[in-house]
Amino acid sequence: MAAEIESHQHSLARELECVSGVPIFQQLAHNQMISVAEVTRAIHAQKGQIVFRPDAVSQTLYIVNTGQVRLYHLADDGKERVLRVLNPGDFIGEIALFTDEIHSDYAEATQTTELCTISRTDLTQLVRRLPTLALALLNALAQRLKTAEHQATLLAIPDALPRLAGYLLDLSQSQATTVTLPMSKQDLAAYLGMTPESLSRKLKQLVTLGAITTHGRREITIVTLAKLQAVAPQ
Amino acid sequence: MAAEIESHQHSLARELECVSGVPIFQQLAHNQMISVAEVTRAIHAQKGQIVFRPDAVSQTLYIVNTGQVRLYHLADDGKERVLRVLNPGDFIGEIALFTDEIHSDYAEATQTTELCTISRTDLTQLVRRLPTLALALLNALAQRLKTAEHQATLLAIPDALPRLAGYLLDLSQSQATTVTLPMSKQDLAAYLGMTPESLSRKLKQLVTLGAITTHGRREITIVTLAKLQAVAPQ
DNA sequence: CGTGTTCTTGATTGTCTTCAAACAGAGTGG
DNA sequence: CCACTCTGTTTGAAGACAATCAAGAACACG
Repeated sequence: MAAEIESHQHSLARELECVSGVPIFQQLAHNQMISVAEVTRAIHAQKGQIVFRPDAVSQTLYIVNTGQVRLYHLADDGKERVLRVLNPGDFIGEIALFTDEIHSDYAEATQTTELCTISRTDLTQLVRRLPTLALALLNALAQRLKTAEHQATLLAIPDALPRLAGYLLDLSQSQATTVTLPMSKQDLAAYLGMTPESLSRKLKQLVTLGAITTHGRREITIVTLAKLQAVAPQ
Repeated sequence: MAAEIESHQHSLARELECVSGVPIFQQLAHNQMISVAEVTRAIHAQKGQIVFRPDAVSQTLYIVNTGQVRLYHLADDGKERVLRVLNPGDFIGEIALFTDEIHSDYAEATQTTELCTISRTDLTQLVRRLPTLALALLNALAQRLKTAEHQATLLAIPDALPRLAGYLLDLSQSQATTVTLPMSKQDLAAYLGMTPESLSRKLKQLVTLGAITTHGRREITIVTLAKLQAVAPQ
């Protein structure tokens, strides 16, 4: 966690590659994509680098092209609380974009990451000119909203076990597959509103119940979906 | 909780009044508002009436014009969990609008309520034609997203007191004013991820601390903002 | 192969939930 | 207008659950 990332020369080719790789731009025609690429700047961040920090008045949309970005909040006790993990195609900054607000969170690359950035004014222009982009953005925001509200519902559950089970079901999309946790267990614990110790114990409990098995540090296989659903809420 | 609401004849005047009263349409020019009003239908709901219920494939945007709508989810134990309370200007259905999904919640009028409804296809057309509307919608969704993510952060706090304090600060916008709770205390308890008993005790604790006073059933006055902030997170 | 971090395990304390009952307020009908 | 009822809220006591503190084990790193 150290040096700020630096932006690059505008080379269009790189930007076009960035734009074409991102879902929200996928529905655009080729010439429209070029319009977007013209106002896009690609930036790179190495593992551990901070993409942006609180109090910076960022009027920029950041879209993850490759790699991963961890969005977290620093509590007054010094503990980090992960808000969200951004994988390729995900974006941040939409709040700062449409509402005059400074963000209060840190964004840190967890690996070598490429991002596309578009300034507020440029994006506003684009949305005005490209209705398809407007709809794609609305779509993406609606999706995010749904996730966030679902997570709030999950977190309102007092007991840790159903909360965890519900999270795992979301992650696996209710399939009996193997899922990779998107963050470390201590981050996940904070994300789920519990301590790392509790998370460890609850996972163990699910293993004992025969609902899941764990492989390595971040792999979880859902063995019996029904058993997981039995402890999950709703 | 009973009879379904009925929609009305399309009379434009009524619809225009509905459209002009809603923030997301406020930035539109008059002729644009008329375009919106043409595809809007106003519906009314009496206190206790269900506006929509789960499993109904609703591809409709509902905007509250007057009154109030309570959005809640029915858990398998039969308990209602309030997701959100919609006041004039607020809207629901944006998820069903942009993503092919059926909603799983109930929407119930808590008082005599007028809503504007716009169908998915009509709204899509409007967004394509009116960039200003697209931006207004993006703005509103971004705002909602911010609220939802903030609430998720709040709910991840294990201790009930700071969770409640944080909620009250949000409600009062960090002002030492009198606030009216948007829902009953038992609903609020579920919303905050605790039992009604705990909420009652924690409120009492805040009163004892000299942070707040209560008046009647839904009125809370923040006496000493600093004391409330002291127990709040972040 | 060591070193640091992450994760797990154990014992204890504290807090919240649960269950039960009393109380208050709003609405209703006599 | 008052008694009555129903729902919502508060209070109390007991038990369950998760947080905390402390230490050890597993893993990733150089």
